[in-house]
Amino acid sequence: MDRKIATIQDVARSAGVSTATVSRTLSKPSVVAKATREAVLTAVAETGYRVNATASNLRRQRTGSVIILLPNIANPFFSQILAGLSSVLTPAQYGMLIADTQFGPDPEERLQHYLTSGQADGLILLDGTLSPEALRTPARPPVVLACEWMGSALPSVRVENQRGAALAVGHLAKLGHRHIGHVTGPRGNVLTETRLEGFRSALSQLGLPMRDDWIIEGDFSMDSGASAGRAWLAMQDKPTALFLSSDEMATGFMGQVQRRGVQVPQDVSVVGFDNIEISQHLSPGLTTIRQPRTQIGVRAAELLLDMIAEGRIDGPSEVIEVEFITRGSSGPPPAAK
Amino acid sequence: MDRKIATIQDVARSAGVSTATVSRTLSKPSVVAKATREAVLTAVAETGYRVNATASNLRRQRTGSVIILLPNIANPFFSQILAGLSSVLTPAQYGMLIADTQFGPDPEERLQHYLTSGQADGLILLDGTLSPEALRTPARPPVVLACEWMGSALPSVRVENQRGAALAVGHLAKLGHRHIGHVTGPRGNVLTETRLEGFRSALSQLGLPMRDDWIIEGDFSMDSGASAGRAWLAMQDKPTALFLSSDEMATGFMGQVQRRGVQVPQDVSVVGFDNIEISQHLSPGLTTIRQPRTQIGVRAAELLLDMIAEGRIDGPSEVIEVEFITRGSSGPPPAAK
DNA sequence: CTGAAAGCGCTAACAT
DNA sequence: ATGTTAGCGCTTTCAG
Repeated sequence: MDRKIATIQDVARSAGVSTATVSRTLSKPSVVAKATREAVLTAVAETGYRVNATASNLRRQRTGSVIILLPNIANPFFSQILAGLSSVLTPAQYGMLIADTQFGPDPEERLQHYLTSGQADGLILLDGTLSPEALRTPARPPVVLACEWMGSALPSVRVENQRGAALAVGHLAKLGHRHIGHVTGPRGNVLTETRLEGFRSALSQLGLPMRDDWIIEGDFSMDSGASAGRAWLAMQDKPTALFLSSDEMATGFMGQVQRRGVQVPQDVSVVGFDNIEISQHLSPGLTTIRQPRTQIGVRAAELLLDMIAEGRIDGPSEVIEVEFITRGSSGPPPAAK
Repeated sequence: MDRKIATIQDVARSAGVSTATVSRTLSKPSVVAKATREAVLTAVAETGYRVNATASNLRRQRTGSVIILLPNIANPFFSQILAGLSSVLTPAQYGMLIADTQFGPDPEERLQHYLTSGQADGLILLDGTLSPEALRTPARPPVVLACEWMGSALPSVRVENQRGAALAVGHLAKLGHRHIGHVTGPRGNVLTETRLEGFRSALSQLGLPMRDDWIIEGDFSMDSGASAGRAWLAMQDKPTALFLSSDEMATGFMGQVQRRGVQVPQDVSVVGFDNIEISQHLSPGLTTIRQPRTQIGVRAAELLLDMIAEGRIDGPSEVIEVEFITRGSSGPPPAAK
């Protein structure tokens, strides 16, 4: 029947009204008389009309899409945030321009580009590695940070990273550990620094030693966790417990040391951060800090849509709670030698 | 300086040419005289002009976005394909409308909706569960399947699922296993059926028994792998090896049986499918079939862009090779009792 | 090789 | 409550 896609004109003609009325019926039905409204809706149904988003966007001076800037779309951590974003953005008819800072050379330059390109109605930033300077510009489109960000006043959705780290340390201390090490994310990343800071201050508050050679730098990946495992194995004086800044690293770490015959938690206790899906399926299950990642995405998207709707470039910030989850990977330290 | 975003008019004025010339310079530089071209480019640089994609799209009767229909964006398997898609689509200035069939009620109805809505220039389908009937419509926008799909002639990018399953069985048989079980994906899913078929035919080709009670239904998730683990533990007459239709399930399976004291591969050999990141980090490492997921995404996107560019709704199909990866989770069967 | 001009389909003043 | 109308910013014939 409908060889060609119907336009608003077709509907107007078919309903015997003007295009303006059709448009109104679809956007603000309340201002249209009931009879007219029904006629229009019938015509819409008959013609199979769908508003042309492009035309609508052009007229309304918006783009209908938001840019998501993230370090690695294939990382399950981010993809789950993405799922949250998508669950809000898609129903609101916003497309997602996903920009992976991992590809292409200069991430900060690209951030600048996106900020000024007018290609999107808003930007959600998930990459905590980009430097704060990159956001100095009077942000034209609203920006929401869905990650920690050093000293920025931009609206954001973040989790209690510092408290999470403190929970991990507290848990290990209560089990009797006094020698606790830490595997960080990449230096410069805000998550890394915040969790490290939480780790540090918890240690000092508990009067526990903080040894630099027990701090191993990682990059959140499983591979780097495995490297940390090798580093730990090679240590003369080993910490009896480790807090790792991501579950991925904890997974890599456990796999590595287990393959070398080390028993978790008998020989070493392991605590991660994130509670990714696999954590409960490892053997032993991984003690960790749960971050509600989907919810982070949902809130960030909602925040951004609010800002877009109200035409503002500032907005509230929000902190989402973390939750401590005990599983088998943490236990009392090995009996003193 | 540039309080407002410059339009093509501003550039034209600044360069002393018409808007048509500016447009040409940017799209088909070769047809513009060198001097003019340079003047225009200078003006572009000065004004900081960026083409308004919305206006361009409206005029050119395209939308500038493609719909990605997938079952679960948070699944690392899909997110990696997504990464591949994004790496092609984003540079080509296409936005991704991500539609998660997991949310919302009727996935097939939504597929219909997307096909007819004219909201996108193309559609990439990653959900092998939707029924073929849903694609009967003379596809208006080009569609590319990045998954197996029963009996559809639509262009697609798929992997050698059947051969992959056969490789797994062959490997286990060569190790000496004669009692091989299988954990499937959800019934009805094409991946499930294809791999099951590969499993079946490999067994019969090798003259090995195929027992229905050794076929456990899963759904690709770690949780369902753990359930399969419980089912295996409860069996009277256990297979000595299992081929699981996804690494996620294999991970859940191994975690479950290991927590019950079972040794892999001494007590049971495990082979997965996918080679997700974690597979090499498990203890023991997981023997599996590698699928190049990023590449699937890349090729699917390229295929779709070609079809869009050429205005066709059909195109070639492509099969991407799988690769067998041996790790520690598979070994000879336990010594005969 | 370049310019003039006609819209793409829609929405939002403004007018009735 | 509804219709008229003027564009949003761009690309693309069609003339020159």
